[in-house]
Amino acid sequence: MSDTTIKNMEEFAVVSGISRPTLSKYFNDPESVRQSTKAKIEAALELHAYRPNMYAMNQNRRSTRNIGIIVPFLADPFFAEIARNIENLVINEGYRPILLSSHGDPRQEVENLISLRDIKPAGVLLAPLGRASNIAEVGELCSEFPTVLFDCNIESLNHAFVGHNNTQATDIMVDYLVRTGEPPVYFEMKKPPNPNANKRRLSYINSMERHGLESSIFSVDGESWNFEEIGYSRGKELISSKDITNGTVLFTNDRLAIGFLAAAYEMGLRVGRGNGCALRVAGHDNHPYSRFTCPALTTVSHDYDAISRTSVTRLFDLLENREGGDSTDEQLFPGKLIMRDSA
Amino acid sequence: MSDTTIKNMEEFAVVSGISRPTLSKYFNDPESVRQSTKAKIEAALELHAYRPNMYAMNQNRRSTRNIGIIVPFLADPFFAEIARNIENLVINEGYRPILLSSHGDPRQEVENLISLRDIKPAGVLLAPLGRASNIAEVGELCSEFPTVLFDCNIESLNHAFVGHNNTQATDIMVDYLVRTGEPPVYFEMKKPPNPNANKRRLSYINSMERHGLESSIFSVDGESWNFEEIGYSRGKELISSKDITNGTVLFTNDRLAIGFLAAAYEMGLRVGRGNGCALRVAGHDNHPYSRFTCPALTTVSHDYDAISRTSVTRLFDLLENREGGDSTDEQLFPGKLIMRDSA
DNA sequence: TTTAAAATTTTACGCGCGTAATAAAAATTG
DNA sequence: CAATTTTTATTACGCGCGTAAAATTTTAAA
Repeated sequence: MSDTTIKNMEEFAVVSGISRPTLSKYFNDPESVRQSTKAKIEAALELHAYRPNMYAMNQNRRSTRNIGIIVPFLADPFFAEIARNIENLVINEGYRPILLSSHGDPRQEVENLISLRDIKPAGVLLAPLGRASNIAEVGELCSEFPTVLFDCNIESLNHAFVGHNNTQATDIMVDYLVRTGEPPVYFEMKKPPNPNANKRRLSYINSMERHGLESSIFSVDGESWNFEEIGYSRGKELISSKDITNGTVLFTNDRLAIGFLAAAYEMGLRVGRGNGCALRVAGHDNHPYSRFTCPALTTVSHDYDAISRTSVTRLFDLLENREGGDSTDEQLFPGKLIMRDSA
Repeated sequence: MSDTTIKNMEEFAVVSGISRPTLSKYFNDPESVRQSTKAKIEAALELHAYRPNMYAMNQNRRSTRNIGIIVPFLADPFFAEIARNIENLVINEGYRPILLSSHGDPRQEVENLISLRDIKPAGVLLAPLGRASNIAEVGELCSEFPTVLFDCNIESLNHAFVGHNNTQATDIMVDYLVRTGEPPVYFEMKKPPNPNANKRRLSYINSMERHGLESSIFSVDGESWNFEEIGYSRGKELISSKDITNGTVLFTNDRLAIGFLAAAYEMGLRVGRGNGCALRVAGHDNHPYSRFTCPALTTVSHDYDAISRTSVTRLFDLLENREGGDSTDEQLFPGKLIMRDSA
């Protein structure tokens, strides 16, 4: 690396012997120039370490190469994992991911939508908060930028969506539980922040009905995203009051189940399939920590990989106006039963 | 909101009746203009919804208002929580946080350092990977931008650092364990990715020595950030081989302990303080999930709040050349014993 | 009311790059 | 080899805003 410090493309044009417009072309797409000039530029780049000014670039480009990614709650490893996947896919497409978390707060979500506009993203991947989302604002974003919703649909918007088939996933879990032991009662939050919970409840009811069974639902209080805490404290109450002492409990998501398992352990209630176990517990999501609960949690996994991959693919279809770029289509991927020790 | 769409500050100057330079001043700092003009501007803003072009602003400003935040592993709720705290503090200072995760990968960390330069941050808050970090690159970043390291120091850089007092924290845990039961053996990874682990090991050895006790350390294999998996699988091996059957085990961090607890449960080893319990288990970090393990994990908490708050404060001290802005000072906050059921 | 101080307006230039148009050079074709 | 096509160079303008300097207006102080 030379000592002369290059401060703009003009200067780099001089030292590299390539004209500035050609350099501009190169930085926009290295393959758009002749191999020999590409080599010359890259040789000069080795010597002088110049990078174009991002702000000047994005000010003038028709489109930036930023992709906004918004998740509802990044402190949840579930979303952290998905975000990581998506980030990598976006980078591989030569774009720059901008990751924002709504921290479970609808106002923060709106803040994020606003702050996204500032970076003039080429496209947006948005996992909305759900029930609490400002639908009008989300809708505006969808019409301003190419956007793909994922994980949690806002159906009234009728917009491109990629997600988990909650109905089918709950279905196979209920089937499994009914087939292998006592039919499940259902544990959920009265006001679940995420509308997927509604689909899951309905699917539970329908599945039970199809098996000719009565459904039974515990709808517990709690509105925050502290699901473990809610599962734990409400679980303790229900165990104390003898409302839950045996049988099978299906939770609307793993995090509630994780909290409940802690409560059950503390109350001396043995969970699992073996004999000597008082009750079976099952979750939903295949949360990264569900492998390490006591006992390991039986659950239904999202097809993480397909969902993140398809979200990104569909976004780039939209960006490039490819055939796949249908902006109103909903695309669901089936869940997979993960049998572990808890049920 | 009016129908006339404002596309730049010039146009907004016309409709608001304020000159462009004054508007520029306002958007840079709303308090820097007279109250009456501020009111006029904000009234016009209600009607016309104009936001200055971020790229044009940052191209010309001496300094952007971006603060880069890099954490080693965002899928770890521990860092997700810290990041969330720091983000909020940064926003409250009127800056824009840019959050990047190194995903446990040193190459990704270097990528992040490079990509940070593109956004010309006003300052950087960096929690390095540690052992695997490219020290030269981190050092360069520190000299290029006002930077505060947190969580994990790189001592050879001798740079501003805010973190957890691993020595003291391990100390109080060892004291507690020795005082209340069998003295602990220590469980760690042979090649811990994070150098804090070394401080903790040393502190364990010293504490034991001070108590006149022999230290005993299990250094297990595994290099990744899948700590739970490592704690689980190595734990199972050590329990099978009867190397760990009773007594007290102190883990270098909660995530290893969480994995181990799953192994112990699976192997029928009862953990806790009560009678009928084979062994006690303690962790370190007060990981968000440590409350929900079976049994709940006794651990040492970081002073999350002080660490994030002080990191941000010190960064802004640096930015504004205040007295507190000593760029070579290390600042540690003591840990706090969190007694739960596991030890 | 006069005077000084503070805030705003006017004017003008620059930031670093995208990009269009035309001219020149290089590579490809037959 | 000449004719054609492709690529690069030259020139020039614009993007939206920061910011400096001088002129003007507004406010505060005396």
